[in-house]
Amino acid sequence: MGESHHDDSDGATATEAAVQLLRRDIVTGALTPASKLKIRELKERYGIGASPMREALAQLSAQGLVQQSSQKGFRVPPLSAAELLDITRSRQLIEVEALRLAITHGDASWEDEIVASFHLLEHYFRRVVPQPTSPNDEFETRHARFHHALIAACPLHLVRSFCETLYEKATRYRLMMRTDYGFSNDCVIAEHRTLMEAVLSRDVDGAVREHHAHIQLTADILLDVLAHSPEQGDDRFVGQ
Amino acid sequence: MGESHHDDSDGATATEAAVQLLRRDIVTGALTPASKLKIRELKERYGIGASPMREALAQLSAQGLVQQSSQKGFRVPPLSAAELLDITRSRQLIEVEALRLAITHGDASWEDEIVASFHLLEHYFRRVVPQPTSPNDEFETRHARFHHALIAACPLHLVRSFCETLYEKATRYRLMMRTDYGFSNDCVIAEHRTLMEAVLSRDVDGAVREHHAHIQLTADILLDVLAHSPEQGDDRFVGQ
DNA sequence: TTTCCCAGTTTTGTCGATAAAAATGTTGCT
DNA sequence: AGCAACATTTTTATCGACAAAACTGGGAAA
Repeated sequence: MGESHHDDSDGATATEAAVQLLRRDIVTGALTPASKLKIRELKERYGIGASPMREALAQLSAQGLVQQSSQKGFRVPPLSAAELLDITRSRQLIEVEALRLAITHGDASWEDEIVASFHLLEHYFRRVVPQPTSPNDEFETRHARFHHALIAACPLHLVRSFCETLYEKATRYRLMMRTDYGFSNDCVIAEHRTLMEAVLSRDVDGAVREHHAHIQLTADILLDVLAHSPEQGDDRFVGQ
Repeated sequence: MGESHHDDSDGATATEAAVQLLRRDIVTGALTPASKLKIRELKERYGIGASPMREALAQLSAQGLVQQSSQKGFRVPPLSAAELLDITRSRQLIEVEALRLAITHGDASWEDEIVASFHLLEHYFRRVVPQPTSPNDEFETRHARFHHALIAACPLHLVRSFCETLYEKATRYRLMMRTDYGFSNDCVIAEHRTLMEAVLSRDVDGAVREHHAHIQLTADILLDVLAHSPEQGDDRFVGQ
């Protein structure tokens, strides 16, 4: 089961370290979805004091990555088909607009980063084929970098950061799939390549259509997985 | 000259109270834009301990209503024309989509709340005409309620909550205008009435156009005010 | 058996104190 | 004067301890 027990690895303050570790473990699923987050346990899990722990939890709860009820502490937000649908539709609405703006505003360096991150994504499969899931997940890093690069040229900072939030929430669901599926490598690359080509050729409508479809596809797969695995949450009161 | 010094008025925990009070004072401008937020001062200002104060600050900083630098504490985010433009464009992109969805999904009770909140907004001027700015600002409450009602029927929870965040950020700038302008009452009502009528008649394109223009108009006025008042921030290092 | 109430335990939320870091002010040197 | 090193004060970030609230389990009453 899950075990970490790092102590240091602090860039600066203990709170920041706690935020990073917590975020990682929640997005990854190392902390199971509907479970309770008792500060005592987290405290000894990460070797960080209670105060920075609470501060980190407060920060993440404001960001929607942790739930907080008034005098009943914190818990990992449960996964639900309803939320996944909300996330998916929101991304299809917003991220697509961000992409549109990025395409019309993007310069050469924007294109370069897209190409570079794509090749990193592509090369991941050539080297590390057999491993289905590595814990620190290099693949996720590269995938995130590619999707980040796409909308990096969107001039609206707030919209971009909202997209990042949505992407992170979607990642929680996506990582869930990893155990069940081996995620057919070639297919994934093809998907992303056509998307990239549409973007680089400044074909706005094509890129938008492609991006919309890309989000829809992964969502469909995930919804299917969700439907067949109603077991979630280890603690009582799973309901949202 | 800010003064509050409430002690209780807590719905539940001290942190929640701190969040509410801080949020109010930042949005209102009671805490001046680029100023530093020393916990000592806040602590005695609100009569709340340091720990809940830090927790509240962390929460708000995750929401973008407070800035935090690693070992240099917290401060109120500065106001800038650049950010106002970002907020405006983002609202014109997102909030308009939310409105579109609300119009196609809204039911009778949605319409009712729009009508009700509009009349409350309208009646505000009939009763409380002369006061230019009341501190707790009943007007803001009603205005917020109306704009909230418009998109309340948007089925995408995440998009809606993002709109609320944007609205709140915009409010910071809007409240700034209150001192300089007397904001011509009749004109404001007319604006909102035509918007409401377009929405209620399910004229999607008309409502969208109206809403877009509404946001643009207030932004234009505010940008003008901003240009003529470069003085902001009482503490050193105003730069963004 | 079911329900309700009451101890005991765990957990949460808050306070005060403290070390580390930053900001400030002061002195001495070129 | 201008600048640099140092001493002092302020502020931040963190820890440990404690009261209040929530949860748990066992027994008494219906």
